[in-house]
Amino acid sequence: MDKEKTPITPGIKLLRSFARVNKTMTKFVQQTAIANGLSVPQYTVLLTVASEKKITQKTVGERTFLPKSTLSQAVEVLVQEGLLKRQQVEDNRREMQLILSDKGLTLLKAIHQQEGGVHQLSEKAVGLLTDQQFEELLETHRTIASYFETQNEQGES
Amino acid sequence: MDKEKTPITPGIKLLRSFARVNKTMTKFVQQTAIANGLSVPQYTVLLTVASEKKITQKTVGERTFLPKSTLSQAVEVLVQEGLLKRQQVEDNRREMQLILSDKGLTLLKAIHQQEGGVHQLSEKAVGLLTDQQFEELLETHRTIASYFETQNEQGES
DNA sequence: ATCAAATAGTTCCAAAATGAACAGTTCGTA
DNA sequence: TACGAACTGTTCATTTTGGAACTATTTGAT
Repeated sequence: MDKEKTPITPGIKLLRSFARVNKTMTKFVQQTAIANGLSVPQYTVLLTVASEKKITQKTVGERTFLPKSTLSQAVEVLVQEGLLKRQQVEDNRREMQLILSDKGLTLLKAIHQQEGGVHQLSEKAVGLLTDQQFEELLETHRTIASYFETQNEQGES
Repeated sequence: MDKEKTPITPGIKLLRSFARVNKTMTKFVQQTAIANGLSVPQYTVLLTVASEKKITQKTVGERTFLPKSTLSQAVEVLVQEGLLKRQQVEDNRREMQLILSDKGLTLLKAIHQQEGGVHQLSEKAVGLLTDQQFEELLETHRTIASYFETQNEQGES
């Protein structure tokens, strides 16, 4: 007894592989965020809003997969600090429109230029790959993510 | 003003791609863990110990990238619940040897067979890929992770 | 027009995660 | 052999996280 080794299956390898990349990348995301006075969710939200002129909080939620409560609080702080502007959608008083303020844009640009920040590092990381490798990576990730996502509504009675 | 869209660079695509896969996978890891009365770190530790007959806590730390404190507490609970045995290394009273107990092994086997658990799902996810795709994924991940890891000791004066 | 169900977002709070300080051990070297 | 530095693991305090209940609004069916 106590002698058996559980074999390392491909599935476990997959999990570990993602875990490794993620731990190391997350570390830098965190560093970058903190260095600029932001939490990780805050930084994530800022990045997401930046890529669209206007975007509803709902959409940000869908893109970032942040839980509603986390998202709501992150937005709140960002608004208070003047990095984001919040305005009601024209004909829908339920949804919130989020817009990057000038201050937010400035901050984000600064972050992108920081030596050793995630942004720079991840650009360089992509540079290590051939175009084909990069495309295949994204494609494979899509396959895997989609698969897991379809498993969501399973198992409810 | 407020009109500019920040372009989505390859680096950001990379980050997002990993974020998406991770959020969806993590969700299932969490579900599986909770369904079996474990926290995510606890489940992670259990899996890691299971793949070696004996392993030091230090090594588990290196493999899982869990912070020391998190690891220590996770191990503590697992030991209390009798899933893991802890014993001092022969000639080193500092390091801790961790061993999966029979009870732990039993639990882990049960988890592996659970329909809809991460284990099953990730095996199936791998099944969606060709062998070549899978190998290339792991290889690319290694490239990226190694790159980030080398960036660790940078920036200290 | 009314009312129930769905939806967007907020608030609150308990659980989880982690950094930092600490205790004990080992190692190197003088 | 003695002492400082490095190392392994624990403890404690704090922050972060995210589920659940709630409010307000919208939608849809009757």
